[in-house]
This record gives sequence, structure tokens and C-alpha cells, in this order.
Amino acid sequence: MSTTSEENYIKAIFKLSHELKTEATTSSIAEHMATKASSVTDMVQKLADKHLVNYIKYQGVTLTPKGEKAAIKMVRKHRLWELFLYQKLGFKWNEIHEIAEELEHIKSDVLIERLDKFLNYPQKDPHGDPIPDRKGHFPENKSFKLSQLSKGVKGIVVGVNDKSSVFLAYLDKVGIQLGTELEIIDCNEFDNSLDIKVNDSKLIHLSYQAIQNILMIEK
Amino acid sequence: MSTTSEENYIKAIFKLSHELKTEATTSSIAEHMATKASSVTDMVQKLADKHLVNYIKYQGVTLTPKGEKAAIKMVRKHRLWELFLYQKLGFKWNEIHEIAEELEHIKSDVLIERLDKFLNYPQKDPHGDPIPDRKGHFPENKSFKLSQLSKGVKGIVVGVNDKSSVFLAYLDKVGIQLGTELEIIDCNEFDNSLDIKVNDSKLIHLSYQAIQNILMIEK
DNA sequence: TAATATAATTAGGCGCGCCTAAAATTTTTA
DNA sequence: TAAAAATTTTAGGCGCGCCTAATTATATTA
Ligand SMILES: [Mn+2]
Ligand SMILES: [Mn+2]
Ligand SMILES: [Mn+2]
Ligand SMILES: [Mn+2]
Repeated sequence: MSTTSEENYIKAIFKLSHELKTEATTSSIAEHMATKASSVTDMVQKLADKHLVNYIKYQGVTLTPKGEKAAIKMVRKHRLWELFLYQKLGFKWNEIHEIAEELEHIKSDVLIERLDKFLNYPQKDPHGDPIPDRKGHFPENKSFKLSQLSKGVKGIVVGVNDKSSVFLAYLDKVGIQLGTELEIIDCNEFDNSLDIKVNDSKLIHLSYQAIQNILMIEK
Repeated sequence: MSTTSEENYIKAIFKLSHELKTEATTSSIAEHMATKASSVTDMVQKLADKHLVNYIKYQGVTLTPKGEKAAIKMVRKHRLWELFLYQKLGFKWNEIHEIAEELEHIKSDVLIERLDKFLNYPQKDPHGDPIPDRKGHFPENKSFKLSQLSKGVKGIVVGVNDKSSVFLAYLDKVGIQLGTELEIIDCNEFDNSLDIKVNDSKLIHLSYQAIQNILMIEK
């Protein structure tokens, strides 16, 4: 069996190497988990002993197939719990991550399958992220950053990169949620910000920082 | 804040002193928690430092008002999660305790209030046990043991004392659940067992051990 | 390529929750 | 009421997950 701490490390390594497509180095893991490099080394050695990661001293770390399977299961649990909190208990999309961070560690396998069924085998979490199925397969998720759309184009918001509470609350404030239609009115070259029409009505202004973190499909 | 371990100890002390109305001694706590007496002493000292229990060396332990409030909150959380698992996810009444034992430690206060609302502010858990409200008040729960009913009397099952999976599965097997009507057909004095008619049809035989653990109200 | 800067690991230590064994205290029994 | 038994506490130790400081290895730069 694995501890809560082990599970959080496995998730972090998965996120770094598979989602952000960066190297999972000792320091990047430490930064991601707000811990110290020496703590990461300790844990990575432990995970290597358990054959969850491939680890060569000074050479960074990758997940083994066993570790990847464990990571995907954690992602599945996290996102199902987030959807439960959002859809059934009425939490806002910026209130769910922290609680799911705890709920994802509940051990029962049958629990997660029952939850999946209760939620009608959903494919997306409240942030637009794909929920892997029981076998670990991710539903196809084609989207691009709002920053990549050009003037005049209309698109639908299908996800976010930054899931921080402040960013999500900001999107709420300016009237953006999943499914919102955005039209690029103008692109301000000097700071790469955009003027945008929201749902064919309100006009807003979004910084480059913001538009890099909003995921779209074309309409 | 309190750890999972502290919470489990507080719950055990509450159960021993308030529900079973026994003394919460070092050894009774140790037995209840399947741990060693020396571990209990360690924890009880820690809980005393936090003003959650009154503790005098060699004299056993009682909850302070603060400790009792914390205990009741744990009971509330445990029973709400049990009901969720039973009612919403379709678990059987003998499958829920272990999972709730983990879920009860999820930290968010607003979560538990949302869950309460989602479940329609229930008063009883799937074992017939009372669920304290947000303020810590328990709904009145009058019932008596099946072993206290006399021949010819009819009653309704409203709870169980033993929540072990084996006992609950046994009750399922003989057709007893909450709300089942039982009629005392005969009392066998030599071993205090009962012959019982279930829901006006099937005749079964229950040992003294069993009938001490079934809670009834008269019909 | 040698010196320097950066990154990673190791050494050693800490609190937590648990254990065993020994000592202290209380309760029971003779 | 004194000895024996049972209970409880203390002493000391262990694994976990974390830390700081020191050391070692790798990457960068002159
Ligand atoms: Mn987590
Ligand atoms: Mn999410
Ligand atoms: Mn518990
Ligand atoms: Mn219960």
C-alpha cells in the first residue's frame, strides 16, 4: 500500500513529465510540492525501491508503468471527487481542488467506481480536464490556448491551465466559465493582451497571463 | 488542528464514556482501538496538553467540553458519510463503516454542511444511529434491545448495537433490516434465544447474542 | 580545460505515532 | 494488611516524512 505522501509525489511526477511535458527533476518536484530538494531525494529513493519510478542518482526520475498506472488512478480519483463537489454539493470551481486533494487519498477501489457511476461516467472535470476511465484511458482532449487564436475568430472555453482559486474567481468575475463563447475583437501587440467579447455581449480585456491559461476550441 | 490519530482517539473515548457508558480507561481505549496501553498513555497526555481530555495519572480520562464537541463532530461526519455511501452510492450497510472511517477525517467544515443539505438533513444513519445536527444536538432515540421484548409482542427494528460486517451480513441473510417487523413467537429460557416471525411470514431463530444487538420500538 | 556556479545527495536531527520492556502504582486476594 | 496480580506509566527505540547543513556531482563559463 502507498501513503498519502507517496501518492502526492507520484501525482507531481506525472504532472511534470506527462502533462507539462517537462523534466521531473529533484528541484522541479520540490518546487511543485513546496518542499525541499533533500525531502524529494528521500522520497524518490523510496519510490524507486517500490518500483514506482526509475531513478538514477543525479539523472532525474521517470515513472515506471506501475507508477504511471498509480498516477493515472490518482488523477481519476481527484477529478471525480472534484466533479462530485461541484455538481452534487454545489461548490464553485475554485473551491473544489483543495478538498479533492484530501478525498483522492481515500483507499477503496469500489468507492471510486460507484462514484463514477453516480456521476454518469463523466469525461471532464469542472476545470475541463479529462477524466481517465477505469482502465486508465484518457478521453481525447483537443484544445488550444486562447493566446493562440487570432483576431475575429470565435471560440468556446473548454478548460483552464491555471486552477488556482484566485484565477478561477477572476474568470467568474469577468463572466467566463466552461462553455462561454469568446470572440477576439482585437489583439494588442505591445503586451499581447486581447480585447474580447463575452457571449456576444460584454466587452472585456484579458492580459497575456490570462489568455495563456484559458483553453478553447474553435466555434 | 488535530491529526487523524487524535480524532480517532477522541471518538473512542466518546464512544466508551458516552455511548457505552463505561469508564474510558487506558486499557479499554487500547482494546477498543486495537493498540497498546503505552500508546494510549502517550496520546492521552498529548490530548490533555491540548485541553481535549481531563487526565490524572492512573485515574482514567474524560472528555472536556471542547473534546466532547470535537467528538460529536466526528460522529456527525462519520454518520453523514455512511448515509451518503448507503443512499447515494448504493453500498450495503455492512460495507460503509470502514470507508466512513477514512472519510470522517476530511477537514472542510463547509463540506460537511453541504453533505448534510444534499442528504436532506437526515436524523438517522444506515444503522439506525442518530446523527447530531450542526450544533451537536442528537435527535431523541428511544429504543430497547430485542432481548427485552416479551412473548407475543410485535416490534419494528430501528437499529443495531453491533455494526460489524459479519453481523450485518447475517441480518441480511435472515431478512432483517431497519423497518422490519418482528413478532416474538417464543422465548427459549435455557439459552435465552428467541423464535421470531419476520414481517408476518418467515419464522427464524435468533441467539441471545443476536437479540442483544438488535434495537426495537414497539409497534 | 580549469575554475566556478548550480543541482543533487548524504549526514544527522526532529516530531509523530507506534512498539517492547521495565518500573511504578493501584487493585485484588490471601 | 501484606503479598500478589493487574493496570498504568516511563524509558528507550523505530519508521516515516520532513528539515538544515555539509558534501558530492554536474553544468556553465572564463
Ligand atoms: Mn493529495
Ligand atoms: Mn480539476
Ligand atoms: Mn477514523
Ligand atoms: Mn453507523
